[in-house]
This record gives sequence, structure tokens and C-alpha cells, in this order.
Amino acid sequence: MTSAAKDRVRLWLRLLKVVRGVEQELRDKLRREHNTTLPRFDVMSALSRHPDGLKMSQLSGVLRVSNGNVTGIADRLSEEGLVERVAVPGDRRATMLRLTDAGQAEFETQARAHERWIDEMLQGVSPDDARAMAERLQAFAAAAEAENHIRKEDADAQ
Amino acid sequence: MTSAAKDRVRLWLRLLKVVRGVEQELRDKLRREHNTTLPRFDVMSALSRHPDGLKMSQLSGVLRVSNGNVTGIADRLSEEGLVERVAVPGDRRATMLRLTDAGQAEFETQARAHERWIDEMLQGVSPDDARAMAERLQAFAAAAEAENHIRKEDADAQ
DNA sequence: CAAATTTAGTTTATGCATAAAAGGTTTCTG
DNA sequence: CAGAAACCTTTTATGCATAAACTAAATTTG
Repeated sequence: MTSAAKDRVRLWLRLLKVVRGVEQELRDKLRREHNTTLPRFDVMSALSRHPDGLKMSQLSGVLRVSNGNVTGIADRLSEEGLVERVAVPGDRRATMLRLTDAGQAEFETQARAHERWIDEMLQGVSPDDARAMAERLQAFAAAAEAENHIRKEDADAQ
Repeated sequence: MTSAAKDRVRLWLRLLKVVRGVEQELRDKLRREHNTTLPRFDVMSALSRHPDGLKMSQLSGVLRVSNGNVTGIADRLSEEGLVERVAVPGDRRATMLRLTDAGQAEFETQARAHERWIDEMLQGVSPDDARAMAERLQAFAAAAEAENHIRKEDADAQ
């Protein structure tokens, strides 16, 4: 392994460790404090950015997960009255998923906590460092997109 | 949200996107080219660093996953003859898990490919940038460990 | 327009992940 | 040393993730 390869592998292992650690902490907090999960939060977050709702296939496209996956999460959120399935006029195959009023209110609470947790957990990163690293990552992601065909944009972008 | 919080949240979203992208690519390659998965690779990697084997509880500790989780992965690897359960003399509750010769050979092949993939995917990061980011992440992880109680070391460290 | 194809969503089978309960063993302790 | 406590692993129940099969509806096309 060349020295450059070693540097890259080391970076990857650090990235993985930090991201997994923060993600695990977020999962724990969501479970303990809001009785929910990251996948459920992600679904509600996507729906919150599309107040008119999203078709199931659009939702799985935005979240980059499989169709069948979204079915199950939507089932459970729907049982709790946080989302609802709405028929699409003119296409009886499709259904829209959208937040109920209760779901919208619940999500806003969760989203505020989510931002706060991230800011707290990343206190050890100065704003300057945060901007610098975000820029490097952005450049890398753009290059990877072009070259390695790693999937594009959206997801949870602000 | 303060400007500093915005910078941190933006950094987090970028980190998540990049790490998920690379991880997904690794999962796909492991599946397509070696007919295995990241959790299986992680188990074999840990065992490879402990040639005398690890007790199930040590293994779940090192990998930071639950006990029951390791049971299932060990079952499947064992069915394929890649790992074996060995009785622990003097403690009939415990079992050691260790790589078979076939498992060790298979892991070495996979590990070489794994390193190569990472180096390829991270070509867009210069060795200097890689070292700089790794150092920042290391400092952050150390601070988080002390303050936020995010779990400690080992995992897949070189 | 009828048959073939494509599209939208769910269902099924499998694997990974957890928490909680259950099963034996070992160790502690009165 | 006998009962209690702690320990090690597996089992069970639930949720997320995929791929592949399936159902139903819309679209294409001969």
C-alpha cells in the first residue's frame, strides 16, 4: 500500500468512526426523547419539505431507499396518525403520502431538537473548521459524483 | 439557529452524505465481487487481528454491536466454514470464535480489495487534505469522547 | 382497441440491528 | 456449601434494508 493510500484509508476509518458515533447518539436521543427512529425522522423530514405530499416512489427516490422499505415505515407512521395516504386523482396505482397536522407539529419539535443535538455534539469543531471541512467534502462529493457515479444530491440537503 | 450552529449542521449533513455514499459503494462491491456483507467483513476483520480467537462478548464489544447480533453473523459464517466456534477450557458458558484457514485466506483477499476500493474512491482527496482532515477528526473524536461520552477507540483502527 | 409492456405499490424472503427474556455456568457470600 | 448474584450466550420480538416476486393500473403499439 502506498503512503497516499494509507492516508486515505486512515481518513476513511476516522470518518466512519465519527459519523457512526454521532449517528448512534442521534438514534438513541430520538428513541429516548421522542420515541421514534432515524428512518422515521427522515421520512417526516422529506414530507415536511413537500407540504403537498410525495408519491411513494418519489419518497423512496428522495431518500434513496427501496420501495418496499418506505411501505413499512409509512404503515407505522400512518397507524400513529402522523402521516396519511391520499389517492392521486387520475392514477389509481399511485398514492401520495403527506404529513397530518399532528405529524407536522410533531416533526417541528423533533427537528428543533435534532439541530440542537448536532450543534451540541459538534461543539468541538470551530465554525471555521466546520466551513473548511464542509467545503472539502463538497468538492470531494462533486468529483466523486462525476467520476465514480456516486449518487446525486437532494437527500437531506438544507 | 446561530450562524455557528448552521455551519455545524451543514458539516454534519455533508459528512453523512459522503460517508453513506462511500459505505453504500463498499457494500455493493463486497456483495457483487465477494458475495459478502460489511458486517461479515467487520467480524472477519476483527478475528483476523486476533488469531487466537475472541469470545463472543469480546467480539461484540470490539465491534460495538449487541450480543445477539454477533450470534447470527457467526452462525452464517460458520455454516460457510469461514469461522469456527471453539470451547473455552475452564468456562463452559463461553465460546471462542476464530477464523478457519479458509476464512483467513478469504479475508486477506477481501481486505486487499477493500483497501484498494477506498484508495480509488478517495482519489479526489489529496494526501495532504486526507492527513489534515484525519487530524481534525481525531481531535474532535478525542474531545467528544471526554465530553459527550461517545464510545472509545478500537473498532477498526489500524 | 386488444395484447404487450411499463409503471406504482405491496408482499415475501433474507440479513442486520436492538432490547429484553431465557438458558446454563460460574462466582460470590453468608 | 447452599442460595444469590453475576456472567455468557442464545432466543424472541420488532424495525429497518434490500432484491425479487406479485398485483393492479396505465400506457404503448401492432
